[in-house]
Amino acid sequence: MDDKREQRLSGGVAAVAKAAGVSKSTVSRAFNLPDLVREDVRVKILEIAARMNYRPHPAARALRSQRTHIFGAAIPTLDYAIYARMVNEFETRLSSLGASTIVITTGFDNRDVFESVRQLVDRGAEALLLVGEVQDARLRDYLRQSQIPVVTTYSSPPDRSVPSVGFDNYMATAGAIDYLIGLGHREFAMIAGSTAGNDRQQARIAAYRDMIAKAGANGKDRVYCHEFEMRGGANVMKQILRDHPETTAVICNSDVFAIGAMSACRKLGLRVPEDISIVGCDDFDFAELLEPPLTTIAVPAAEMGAIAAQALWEAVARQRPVVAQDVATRLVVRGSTAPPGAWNVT
Amino acid sequence: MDDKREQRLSGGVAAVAKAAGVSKSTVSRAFNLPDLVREDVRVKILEIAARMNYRPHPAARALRSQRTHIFGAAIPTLDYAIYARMVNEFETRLSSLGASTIVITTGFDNRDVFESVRQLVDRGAEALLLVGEVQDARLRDYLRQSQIPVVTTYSSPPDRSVPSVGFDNYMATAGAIDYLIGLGHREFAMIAGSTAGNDRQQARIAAYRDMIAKAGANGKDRVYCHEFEMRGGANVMKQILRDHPETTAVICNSDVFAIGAMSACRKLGLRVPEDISIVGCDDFDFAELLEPPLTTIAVPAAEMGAIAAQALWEAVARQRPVVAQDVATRLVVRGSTAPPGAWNVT
DNA sequence: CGATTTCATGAAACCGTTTTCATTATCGGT
DNA sequence: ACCGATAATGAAAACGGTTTCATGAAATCG
Repeated sequence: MDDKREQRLSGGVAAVAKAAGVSKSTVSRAFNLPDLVREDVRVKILEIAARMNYRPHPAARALRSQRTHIFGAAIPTLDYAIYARMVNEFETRLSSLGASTIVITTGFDNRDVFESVRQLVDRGAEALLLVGEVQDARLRDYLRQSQIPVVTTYSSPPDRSVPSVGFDNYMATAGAIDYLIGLGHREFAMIAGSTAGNDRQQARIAAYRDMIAKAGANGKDRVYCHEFEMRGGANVMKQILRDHPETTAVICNSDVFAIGAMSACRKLGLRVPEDISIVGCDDFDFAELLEPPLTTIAVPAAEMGAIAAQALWEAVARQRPVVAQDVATRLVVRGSTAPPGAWNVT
Repeated sequence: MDDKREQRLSGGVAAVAKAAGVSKSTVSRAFNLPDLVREDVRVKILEIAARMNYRPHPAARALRSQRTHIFGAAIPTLDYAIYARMVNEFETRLSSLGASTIVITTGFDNRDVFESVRQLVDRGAEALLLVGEVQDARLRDYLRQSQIPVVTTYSSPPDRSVPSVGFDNYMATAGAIDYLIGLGHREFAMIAGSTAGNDRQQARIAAYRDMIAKAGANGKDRVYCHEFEMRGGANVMKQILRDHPETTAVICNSDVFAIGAMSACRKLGLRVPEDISIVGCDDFDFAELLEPPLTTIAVPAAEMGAIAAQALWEAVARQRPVVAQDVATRLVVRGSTAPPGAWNVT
């Protein structure tokens, strides 16, 4: 008993209050509402608190004030540069505002994020960053009724019931294909990620099929899905070249696929872009340093992280509602694309 | 007042207790110590709680139980694959154990991590993952007296007062140089990251200098520091070739530098590995798909994350002290290294 | 100069759980 | 059938702060 009281006193506000000859209230105010405390006593309190290494107990503070200063981010994986970069920016922004970020990885299938969101909220997250459209009806209901601020990223869902900071995957892919068609390509293929619970992949594949059909080009059904791995890109590329050697342009839904695909082409003695054009997606750092430099769709990962952080911050700190906001992708044309049969001119 | 009570009742344990016709204690036990509650009443409580969407308030729970289930990771940046991968694994492991991870990015200078650690602890982190040796004396004191479990990663500090799950940067680099010397190289250079508050870079540079000296080779002072960027690797490489065209082997302390360096060589018309050998560090996914495939020091990032998670978990869940444990790097020899003057034999 | 704010502070309530402690019912052993 | 051990439960304390509310002192005002 004595021990316990002793220990508590040595650590808590009470101890600081006692040492400073003031009440707990005043100590608390010295920290949280400094303007309400007379200058001299405030500095005294702060100094004593510092000397005693006093830090307010996070749970106690959170319980009473109902603020945790914790934001949550549920993303497919950190082991993928654009997500890591987005979270990096998200965390950096929030950190400079005095808040922290708790991250949870969910895999690429959005139908499983409900449990992850629950875990975030159970840890005290006050607002959430999600990736991709909310597909689980339970989750949508939960988000609506729990009133917790949310943004989704990386897509621009038609259903705007959940605010998003994303981009139009359909248009991004359509733009790239448009460019390839303009170059004269007629024989296409696509290397896509798994479509299960992944609206981004679904949108891109839809764009691919639509564009091919509209242009009367070939390859509408040459869509190869694979999980996001470089080896996968290489293997799928080999398969494409075996099944459809007539293919002259491959759209990769990730730079990770693209680098694998380029490697496979090299091994098979095909030249990029002379024999085959390859376009990636994401614009990883290494894209421009590859040989040849990769033509790719640049995705503003850091920008999305920054905007999401800002929006969620405003939502919790100033009660401002989160509004959907699209960001722009752009096709970065480098050396991995050229007109088909370009060996003639090179 | 009525409103308030109403609202609380509709959400809290009290409401569930009332609905189930039991006391708050029993509801709490049904969740946390199910064995102590008779089966039928337990299932009833759980069912009612589920129907009411009841979730225990995280802060209240944390306050009373003194467990947050939150772990902290302070890393230089997520925008760098090996750190992202380590955190990814760390988070995944902890998540499967029912715990969450809060991450904060600190930059590469370890002298600044004290504030970050403080932020993590102020958010309730029960244990910490750090990167690199703890250099700040205040931080070391703080860690010692606060009794919070910690592991450092990515280095193997001589001072074992803080447990580490890392590797010996000195030996790793020494091994790579040994290999190059064995190949017959005599003219070296190194592209390193900034040494400010970064013991890993310091150790690697020391290894470089020692090995060069011991072998009587040249280039002891050709250590070029730059922040970790691909462009940087390219620019520094150009500088090296300008200042010391006799250089035949370049040790890059990051694959990011290596890819930039290889790109620069290509632009300058130098062949890798015929004219110049390049070794990287990290073994990023893309290393083996580059042209030529990159010889590099493989760093077990995911493994460190996994071990760190396990160790910290045991520390908080089973009071087991965390013990230092080294992991192994290995030199992955691929195509970017060869004996000097290898054009003779190719 | 009295009335009225404003300022600075302390006492006590409160946040929403978990945990301790006491109590009652049940059970096995003899 | 009696007794000690065990199982199941509830009442109340505790966790460690912040916030409300009341109070006295100082400042402002007509």
